[in-house]
Amino acid sequence: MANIKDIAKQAGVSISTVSYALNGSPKVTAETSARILAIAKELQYTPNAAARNLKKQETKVIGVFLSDFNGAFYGELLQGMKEGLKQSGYDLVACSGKQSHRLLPQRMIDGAIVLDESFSSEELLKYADLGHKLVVLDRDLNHPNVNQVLLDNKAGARLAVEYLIELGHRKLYVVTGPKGSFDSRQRLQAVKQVLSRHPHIQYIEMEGDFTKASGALAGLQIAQHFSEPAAVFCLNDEMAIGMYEYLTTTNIRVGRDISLIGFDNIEISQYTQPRLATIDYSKQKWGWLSSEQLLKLIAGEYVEHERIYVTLIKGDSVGAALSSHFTEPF
Amino acid sequence: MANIKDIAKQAGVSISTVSYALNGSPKVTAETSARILAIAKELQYTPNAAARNLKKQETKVIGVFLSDFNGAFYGELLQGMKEGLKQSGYDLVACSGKQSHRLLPQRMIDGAIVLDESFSSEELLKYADLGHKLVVLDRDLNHPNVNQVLLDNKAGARLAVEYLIELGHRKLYVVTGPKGSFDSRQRLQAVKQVLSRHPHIQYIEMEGDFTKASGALAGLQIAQHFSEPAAVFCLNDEMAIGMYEYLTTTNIRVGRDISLIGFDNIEISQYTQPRLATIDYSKQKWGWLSSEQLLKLIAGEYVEHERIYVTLIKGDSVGAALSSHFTEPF
DNA sequence: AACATAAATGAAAGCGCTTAAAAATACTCT
DNA sequence: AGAGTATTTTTAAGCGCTTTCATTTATGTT
Repeated sequence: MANIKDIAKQAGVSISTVSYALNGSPKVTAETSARILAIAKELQYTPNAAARNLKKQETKVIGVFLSDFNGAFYGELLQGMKEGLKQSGYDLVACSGKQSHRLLPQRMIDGAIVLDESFSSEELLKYADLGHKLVVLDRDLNHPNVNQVLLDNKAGARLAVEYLIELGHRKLYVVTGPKGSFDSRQRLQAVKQVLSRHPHIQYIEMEGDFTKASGALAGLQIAQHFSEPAAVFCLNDEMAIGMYEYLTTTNIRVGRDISLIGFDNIEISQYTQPRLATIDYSKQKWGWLSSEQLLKLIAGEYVEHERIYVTLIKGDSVGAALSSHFTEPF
Repeated sequence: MANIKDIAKQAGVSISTVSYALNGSPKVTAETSARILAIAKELQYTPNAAARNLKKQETKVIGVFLSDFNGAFYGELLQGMKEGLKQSGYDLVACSGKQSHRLLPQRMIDGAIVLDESFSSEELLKYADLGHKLVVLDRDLNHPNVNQVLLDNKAGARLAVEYLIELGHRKLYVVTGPKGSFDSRQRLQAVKQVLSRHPHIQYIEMEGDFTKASGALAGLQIAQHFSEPAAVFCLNDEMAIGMYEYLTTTNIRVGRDISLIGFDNIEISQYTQPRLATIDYSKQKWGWLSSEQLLKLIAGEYVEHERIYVTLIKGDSVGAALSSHFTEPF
């Protein structure tokens, strides 16, 4: 593979002249430059990234740390991020798992967007202290080298619970995410806040882990002790779908006997029968804003933290709590 | 950030000794090694990837070129690939869009898995000629540096069409993928092959592009001239879902008036009402095999091309063609 | 023509690492 | 003890590039 030395030899100039020409420096004459460029093209020259990175101490690529690639969710997010990086000269690579933890310390990327709880906040702060630029999507971190673009989890949870209460529900199950999850904590906090203004509501908390399986399990437990109509707020759609699937195998009717609402508005949610009520937000915009923020951070510009707003999507998986509707015994 | 020079100074040895110790070479005494390692840990040393890559002319990372990140499809695939790379010492980065085309020539990756038609076969062969190792998932390429893991598209299409014919359908719409798509071409080829043995079947071909929108559009066109029960084979699920969605807004009943079958068994397909009939295969295994093949190729081992087998998933979106069932006029 | 000044090119160092080969040290054996 | 061998460490080159600084060449001024 050709390198600048080959080009220099063939053009009869020094390698520095080649380098200048290749980088469009005005130091070199238009004609020499043209000659060099022509030879470069002829030799199918492409710069060696490792050499350039080593010299310049930057890679022009930014990483996205994901906990996994499951679900259509990440696709939309990544698409948005790419949008935000257009014409910035930066490339984006997505990564998940143990390997992600190598990227920053080994300086394979110039910055990272983090949506992966396998990174402890201590680890991230350590990177930030070392000068790495980060945008976090799944926690609250205070550091000059870290910015955050967070979901308005609390508003979302509030919308969901208030919706259920307005419809007359007096018994509320909440299926949480894993203990460590920032989103789950925030959503749960908001739930309790709303509930504190409605002391007459019966509240049952169940622990889930944001997977379909845990939603199904919660559904099973609810079904076993089922006695009266109730509302269920699964703290994400994945679990809501799991519960929905389980419940369709029982004679409990979603939207009648059990009102079910999720959070995230993942693609599948619109296909359940009845449609799953949920909390929506633009994943595209989330990704777009994140990468934009990271670019600014790298450029040294001041950036304000951003927040992604949410909206309620009503769906027939939630119905009014009319006890008269529920007469037949189980 | 500490480098081997810092460690060398602190340990009172030369940088080569440090390098040897860090790489576990037997050339250096156990005690010196221990001392060096201790200092390295203390200084929080991590090797500089650019420097190592430059010297070793390899990066220990492999790339996956995707046309986009849409749908849950890619998630499963990537998960499978990661599985295949476990304990190989290789990392995996996913990439889509223009930027992907930089990775190989700039030697940022040691090899690539390609599922992206924005790469022309000429481009890929050029890379292969330059010594890059590739595994292609979306075309048929004959080159010692290229391996392929292909779906058994023909078997799948055959299963789908024969299923429809067996149920008595005599009118078949096929919605194709984009012209350039290898999968679409293969599937279509198999369709025609089956049809050549059933000359009495009325065949209408419509061009789609594998997107939901194009499926919906095809649905619209079919609905406009709807006169008698028919079967529709959308060459992927995405389009089938699009058509399904459109048809639910009409009074044409999927599974009765129109029998609909897709290909891919994407996650959503199991949630339509009635369930979409489709062709299934393990995305996980596809990914896993691909990365395994790439590793072998890089290691210089001989590898046989692999094939991913498919199965038919029946669903109520397909029904028997009983003309008596269709009596009311539209 | 002699000089100052500006423009174009080249020489050289160095980014952080690996590794072949040389040098230094330790260990055998007569 | 000293030659020979094995073990441990160091020297030094180089991967391909960027960039500072020195050098050469062209341009303008008197």
